[in-house]
Amino acid sequence: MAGASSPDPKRRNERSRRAILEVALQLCKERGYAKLTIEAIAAEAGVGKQTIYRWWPSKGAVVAEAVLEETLPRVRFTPTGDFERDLRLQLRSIARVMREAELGPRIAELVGEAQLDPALAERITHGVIRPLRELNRQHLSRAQEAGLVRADLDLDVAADMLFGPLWFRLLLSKAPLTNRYVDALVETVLTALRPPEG
Amino acid sequence: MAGASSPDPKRRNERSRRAILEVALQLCKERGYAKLTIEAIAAEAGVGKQTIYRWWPSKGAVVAEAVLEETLPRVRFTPTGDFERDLRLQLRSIARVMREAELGPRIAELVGEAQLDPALAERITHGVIRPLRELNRQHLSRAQEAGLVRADLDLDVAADMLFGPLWFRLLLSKAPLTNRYVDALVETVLTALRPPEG
Amino acid sequence: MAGASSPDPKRRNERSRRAILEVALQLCKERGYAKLTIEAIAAEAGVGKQTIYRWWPSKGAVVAEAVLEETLPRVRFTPTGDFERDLRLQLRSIARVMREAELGPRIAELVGEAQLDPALAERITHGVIRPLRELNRQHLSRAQEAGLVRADLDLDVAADMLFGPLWFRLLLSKAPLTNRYVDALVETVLTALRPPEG
Amino acid sequence: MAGASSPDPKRRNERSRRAILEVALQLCKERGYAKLTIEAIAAEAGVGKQTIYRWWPSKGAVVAEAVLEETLPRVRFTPTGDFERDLRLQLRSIARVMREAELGPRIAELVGEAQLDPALAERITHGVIRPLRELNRQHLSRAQEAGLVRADLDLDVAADMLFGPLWFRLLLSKAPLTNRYVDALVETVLTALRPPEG
DNA sequence: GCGTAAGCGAGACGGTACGTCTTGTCTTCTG
DNA sequence: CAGAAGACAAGACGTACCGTCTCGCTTACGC
Repeated sequence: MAGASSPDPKRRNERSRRAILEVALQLCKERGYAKLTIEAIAAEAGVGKQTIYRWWPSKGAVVAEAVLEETLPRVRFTPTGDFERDLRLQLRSIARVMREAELGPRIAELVGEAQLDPALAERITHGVIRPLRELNRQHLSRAQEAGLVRADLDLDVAADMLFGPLWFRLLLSKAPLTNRYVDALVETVLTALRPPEG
Repeated sequence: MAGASSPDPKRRNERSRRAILEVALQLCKERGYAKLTIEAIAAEAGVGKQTIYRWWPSKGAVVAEAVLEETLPRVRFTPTGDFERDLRLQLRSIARVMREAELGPRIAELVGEAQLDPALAERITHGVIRPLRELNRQHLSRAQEAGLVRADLDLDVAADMLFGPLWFRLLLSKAPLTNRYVDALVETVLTALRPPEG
Repeated sequence: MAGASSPDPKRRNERSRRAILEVALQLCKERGYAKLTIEAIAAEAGVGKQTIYRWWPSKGAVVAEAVLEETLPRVRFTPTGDFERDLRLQLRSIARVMREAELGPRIAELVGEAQLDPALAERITHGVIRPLRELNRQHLSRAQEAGLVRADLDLDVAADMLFGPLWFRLLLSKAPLTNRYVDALVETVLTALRPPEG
Repeated sequence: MAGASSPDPKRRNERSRRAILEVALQLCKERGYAKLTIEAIAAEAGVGKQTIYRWWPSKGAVVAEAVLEETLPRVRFTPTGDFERDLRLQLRSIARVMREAELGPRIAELVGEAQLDPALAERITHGVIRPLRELNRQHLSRAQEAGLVRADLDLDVAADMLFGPLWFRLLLSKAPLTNRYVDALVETVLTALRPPEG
């Protein structure tokens, strides 16, 4: 009944963990996600392959952790209280990361891999998508309570209208994610959000 | 000096082509794109591996062709002339395909693979994304000329607001793409598109 | 600079030693020498791997010690003084161990491993082969002095003629080592050993 | 019922086969059997690992084939008709191979490995031991019919007395296999074989 | 209508990377 | 503070597919 008792995190070697994540990110930036191999990460990091397999279920999981560790701190922003301005700033901070030459493609590749690996999808959904959506939802919700957004608005739809276009451009149309574009997007969405009169 | 003269399409065996595409789609539905191999397609289709490599550059290209052949006819619709209704119908027809149990995941997987394979990305962009976008753009453009849409609207932004959310749900949030949702989305977007008065 | 000062035998934990040897022998009998691992011995004996590596240089050394401890007492016999009968009894006692279902294969495997591991070969040669040969040599030597064996006999050749066939059957021809066979062997060898007349 | 259809020997690449056997023997001589790996053979022979696994079940099988191919022709001899002389020559030719610096240890290692690998044991028994024994048996049998060997002699015992000592020295006592020794052995055994009067 | 050049099914080939296994060392925690 | 527990670096294992190649066989032109 016991089963494949998982390893003890307390005994984990932090040096190895850091080396693996750094090398993974480094190699991924150099040669792209598809040409990255666990063998290469292990060799370059001076680490046994088993040490990687012990702590991560897949290549995607390693890279996801590495990318998230670099990315997440950069999409956090402190709201000023000005609803419309905050919305603009939040989307801008996300777009800024997405259009970065080394990070954007990595994120796209990870989302791509996630389509082929349910476990990775879970990880990404919970690690990035949900948190950002939740943040945005609270933001909209508060604005709605304050009467800055029409009361009959479906917040899910609204949030999708804001985030969807960013991901669409990153993953599919590959069109540039300039601040100009983000501002136009936010402005147009706001047109639909604002209460009928005022 | 010339180089790897490509094969003669006239002498191509149509039976083999059909068998490959059908088996590819079949196996892809059964075990998912990631666990599909060219070896398996060849074996199952009773075809030499070389015959696949002769006509397609990659696994993704085979599946893309198979999926597009099944999908494209289903997202075509004949406009009725009623701008808002047509918009709704177009998005609905796309959402219908996306939420199909066997097709939606295949499309998501292909878009995923495309993130890791530039050639496939090209193929998909040109085979699906661009055509649909172009269709939509003409639609919006005509409506704008007819004064049904505000003159200062950025049509790129508008199109992204319509398609982005669909792809976002298919690829990232995995939230359901019901007709209800599509209608709410279209309605909200229209709010932002309609001219100031009216 | 000194080097890997070896551990102090006085502080050795006898309980661990016994557990290791017993488990090694046990597992070796169950799954065969080739599928025996040091990890398994340690785990099964409730002992740290280091404790094994501290006291034995290799898997073979552990098993050799375990097997010898069980085997050696069983091939000792007390001479009766009757030269020919003693010879027969000595070979019989060796054959008896060799044909035991659980022990014979273990001995064969150890001798096999010894071909690939010089240190183990040393150990086995000194722990088994030499002692038995020496015993036999003295036996023959005494018989020679007593005129029971022709004076011009090369005792090395004679000993090889007695032991060689046993090992040959155990290791190579795998033919059965019955008492009948041993008796025939001894009788034939004796024909060559006896002095020309009478 | 079908099962893992084995590969077609007709399509086998002889160049690869030769390269593998030569490299295997070469590396085995350089570093010894234990430190030989299939990876190294494949790399050195410029061959895919799968090509080795396709045609041989194990490292031992490769080396066995390589060694046998080199060894077998060297232990064949054409009988002169002189029974005792032929016996001597046969054993000498075997001993000559066994004491060769590069071949003897290889044979010992293979016999060692065979103790741990039943399939290899089969192969060796059938490829070497049996043929040599059979040859010898016929020889003895003919001599027996000609009255050169006592009629009541057990030929199995006699053969073991001839071969056993050679293997014993190769595998266990590691004592030298000089022609001098072989002659003494044959002479002593003959003493036991010759008919009572003569 | 006949040869010759292609496409074809089949599958062996040289490779790469996989994920697992075992070794022998090193580290940490515990009795 | 000895030893069990077990994480670690290293690297071989045997497997799965990759994309290329070489076989005969079968089309289907083009002379």
